[in-house]
Amino acid sequence: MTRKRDGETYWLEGVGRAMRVLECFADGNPELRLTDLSHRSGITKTQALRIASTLEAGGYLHRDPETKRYRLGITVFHLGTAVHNSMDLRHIAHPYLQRLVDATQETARLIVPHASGPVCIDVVESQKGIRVFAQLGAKMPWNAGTSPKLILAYLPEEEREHILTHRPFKRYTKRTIVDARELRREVLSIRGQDFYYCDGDLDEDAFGVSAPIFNHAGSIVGTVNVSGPSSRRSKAEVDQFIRLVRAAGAEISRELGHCPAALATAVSEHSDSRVPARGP
Amino acid sequence: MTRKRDGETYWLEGVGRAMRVLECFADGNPELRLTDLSHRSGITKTQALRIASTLEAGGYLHRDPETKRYRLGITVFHLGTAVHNSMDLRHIAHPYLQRLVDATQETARLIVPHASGPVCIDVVESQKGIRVFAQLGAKMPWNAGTSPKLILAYLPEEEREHILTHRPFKRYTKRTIVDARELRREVLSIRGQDFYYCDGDLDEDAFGVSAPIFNHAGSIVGTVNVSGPSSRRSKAEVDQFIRLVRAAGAEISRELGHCPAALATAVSEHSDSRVPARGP
DNA sequence: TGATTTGTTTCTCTTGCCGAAACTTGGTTT
DNA sequence: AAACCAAGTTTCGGCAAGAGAAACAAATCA
Repeated sequence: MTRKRDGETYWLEGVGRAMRVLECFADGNPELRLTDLSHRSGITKTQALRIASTLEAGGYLHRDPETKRYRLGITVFHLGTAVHNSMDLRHIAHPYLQRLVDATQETARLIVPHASGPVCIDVVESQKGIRVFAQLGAKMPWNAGTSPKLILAYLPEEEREHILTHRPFKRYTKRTIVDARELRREVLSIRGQDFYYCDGDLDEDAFGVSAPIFNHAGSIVGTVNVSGPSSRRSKAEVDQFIRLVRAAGAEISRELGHCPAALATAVSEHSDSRVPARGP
Repeated sequence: MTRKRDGETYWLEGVGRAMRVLECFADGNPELRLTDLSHRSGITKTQALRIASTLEAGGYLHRDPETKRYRLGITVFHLGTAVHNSMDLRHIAHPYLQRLVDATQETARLIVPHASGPVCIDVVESQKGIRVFAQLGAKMPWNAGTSPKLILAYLPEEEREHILTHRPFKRYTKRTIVDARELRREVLSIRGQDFYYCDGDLDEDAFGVSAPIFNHAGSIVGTVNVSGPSSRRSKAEVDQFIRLVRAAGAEISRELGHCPAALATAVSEHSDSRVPARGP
């Protein structure tokens, strides 16, 4: 009988496997052999072949007839752009990103929470020669960077704990927090703040400022972020960035129907609440 | 026993169904209800729910808890950008598109063949106020526009016939070819040419010029296209466009390892060949 | 040439899946 | 507020779609 995964939602094993195969390509592997697919997805070679063949027939994968290697197919690209065009948040936020770049001359990003790590869904790049490398569609770790930690701060208790306990954390720089307990402490201390500033924890020479974006229900749906090379970071500039990014976050949230007062409410709904550090 | 679809490749029904569900969102439907998914994909509601739930758990779909409507999820976006970044053809062709736009002041596109219609995988837009609407990732019909017909011309006999016979063709303007026989005639007359010019068959007020892109093996892998509003079309301009687009197509092909002489060969390998209308 | 790795097929067993129909929920009509 | 309708969800038993071990084939290496 068709079962439910941990009694919550329906889960079809076959479809799940197909998704696992596709995701083999997610972390920077443009080309993979059948054996790689099998290894990475933990699926038997036999079955990996059948899944890959099916996906290929649907245009989700492309196999080079010569080398026998697989790549993601045009259909995935096509669907990807379809998402891109249908994202409300992106439409609303884009002009704000543009304005942030105009005002700061640094790169601005829009980042949304996602099960396996926050994903960057929009970028407006700085025009300066030295700038942070911001890749559209890139997935971030949970333990480094301003946006991931800010998102963690506002995620519901349960989800946050799930992430904090179920992950091994990677070190990126000497300032990266890799200990789950320390990360929890840091993250909880952010709650209630409408911005977060951090320097050199994901990239040795970069700093960033993020502000949360809330929807009408007061849940966090993303963050706006501005980041740049540490070399251009002066006290005055950072203060200005914080002011601008906070404002952008608040504005975007407002456009999404978020009532500012709900921030305090959203926080206090949870157990270990603290009064917001700053009002609006 | 696991069967093969028409004896050719493996085909897993479950995976196929999941793909069908995802593709419901392909043609401009950002939001769909369970019932819509069921109807559009021809899958029972029961099963559509189970597939959609599974896809949702994997981040391939997102369901608004309020409205119960589905949207494509972040994972699809993430994978989409991964394809985008790994496309060799795109990397090679992009600078040529840019140069075409600089020289012509009109919009340039890179289009690749795909089972259910050519897809635009790169665009450099004209900066003029009046310009063609070119959507990245958009799928085109087979019977209208310069690129689709040019691709048809160079596709292997079998594939071309499959497309020509298995489709009902839609009319876009009064000049659109909707009759399969007429389309075959037109398309065969293009074979051997290294460009194709057309005016007002997809969009009443737009014209376009496309040139084929061949790979090292002499198969068509895409087209370069420049298109603009008919109002700006003068004889001299069209001639210039043709010259530029032809050159770009040839150059990109060369970078892909295509040996120009192979063009004549590729054509004459097939039955009803004709000598190329123009040499290089 | 033999050894090793990668890709493909075969075959058998069964578990994951399928669909009809019943049930629930929320909104609209009378 | 009862009756209605449409959308979503759950249940259930039967069975065929699919899983995997192992044999086979085809490259690649040494």
